[in-house]
Amino acid sequence: MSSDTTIAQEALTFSDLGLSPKVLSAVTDAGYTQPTPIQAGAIPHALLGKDVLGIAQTGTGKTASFVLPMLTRLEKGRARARMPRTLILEPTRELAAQVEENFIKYGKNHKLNIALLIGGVSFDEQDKKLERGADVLIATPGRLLDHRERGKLLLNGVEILVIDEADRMLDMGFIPDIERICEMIPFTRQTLFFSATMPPEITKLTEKFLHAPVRVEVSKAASAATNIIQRLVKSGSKPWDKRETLRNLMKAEDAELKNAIIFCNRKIEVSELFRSLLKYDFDAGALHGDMDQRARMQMLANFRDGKLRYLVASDVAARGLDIPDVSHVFNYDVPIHAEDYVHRIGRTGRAGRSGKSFTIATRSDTKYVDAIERLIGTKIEWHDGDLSTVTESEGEEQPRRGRGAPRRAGRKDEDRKDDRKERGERKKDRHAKRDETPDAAREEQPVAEVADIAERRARKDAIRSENERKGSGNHHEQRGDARPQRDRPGRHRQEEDDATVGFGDDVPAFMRIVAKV
DNA sequence: AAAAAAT
Repeated sequence: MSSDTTIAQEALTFSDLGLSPKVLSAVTDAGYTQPTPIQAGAIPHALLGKDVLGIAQTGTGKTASFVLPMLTRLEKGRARARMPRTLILEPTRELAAQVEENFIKYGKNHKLNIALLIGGVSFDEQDKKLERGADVLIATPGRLLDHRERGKLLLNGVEILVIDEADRMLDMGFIPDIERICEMIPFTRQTLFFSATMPPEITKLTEKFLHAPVRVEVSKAASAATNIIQRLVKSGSKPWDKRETLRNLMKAEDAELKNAIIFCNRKIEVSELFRSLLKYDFDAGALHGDMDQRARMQMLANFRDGKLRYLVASDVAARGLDIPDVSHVFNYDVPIHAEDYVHRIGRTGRAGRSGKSFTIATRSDTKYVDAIERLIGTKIEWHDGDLSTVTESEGEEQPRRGRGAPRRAGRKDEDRKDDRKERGERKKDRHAKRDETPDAAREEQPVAEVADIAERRARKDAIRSENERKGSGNHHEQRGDARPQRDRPGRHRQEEDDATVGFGDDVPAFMRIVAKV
């Protein structure tokens, strides 16, 4: 029911947008009544078959703004073998998987074939789904083109094309692929195009591939939401200093900390920090793009489900991932690009909750910190004194233990071989008890092993959840009341409140519609 | 100074 108010947007409910009863019912079941600005702006036009140019970040409810109208439009007609009816392109595998989850959630009243085409997993199942005829095809560009070249896929039946996170695709060098894909799809299609920013290359792309698009823009204040407490933390610049700083911080925050994402700038740092945290008995997982895909999925799932308290991640996890209720974000490294800072800390303080972010900064990070402060328009407070009081530890570049020269540049290949040889003996001390060995000296575990650890962990968890499913005949098991017994009683996890807050990606308060043409 | 993505 919409009552008259001065601002139309506030009065809107989902039932005002023209969505089908099936879709509305799924939305209602999910607990949502009010569309976000991007949803309110885009859905009616998308339903009419118009092209939409949505300028919005993740975190604005953008995903549902194309999923819901697509579901409504898909109710007429059916898919033919190898000819998907719709195609959604995503820059990362995790985002693609997340979009699939949205189609499953809101498409529960529909009988749709959904296919997810991403790299790192086998072709077999993907081939089968294509062969069966996909109503919804969600893909990362590389794997999509691979399937096409193998003749498993025809794109000339695509009625709706979604290009999501276009500016990020640009960063990742996907634009030529995107252009190729766009050219394979008949121009009679409808195109829904989303980008957080509009650099010239992206504008060019929209001019080429969109027809008279409706432009819906949601402004993101470059400032982070006010419900996130931000602090800078001084640290010496040596890796072991930073790790110590982080551990101290984690311990100090322990009481308030439900779960945390710890961002590093580089994959190798993710690996190293992950290993280090395991050695110090932190309940940590890792996520970066060089990890085995199954481990990636499992780590993310475990973190979402509360089976892991800490997730050490590269920027693959910075944008778009919808993990509700992350209490803390730690930046182990100051991000080099200021916008990444906003994305990273935006993983906490979701749906109006409060969140805390700590950014570890060293002397050499000053200019990046400055850039961030310029971007967000405020100074970030220091947690415990600024860098003028920091003490740099002495010592060589990388302390070592019975090993050759400092291992830094150009280590990759020859060290991988070493790693394999040494793995056996090094396994032994992985779970070594804490001792007085300086942190740095514990850090010499081979990088290649991280994927292993991740995998083993993932495998264990997969087995465990499989057993749980078999073990409990009760599939109406409530989270919270009926927790598996293996949750140690003395260490009962604080229950999450399952209340639904906001819609999907949810809209931070600092966003609003600024333009609609 | 990076990360991401087909193999």
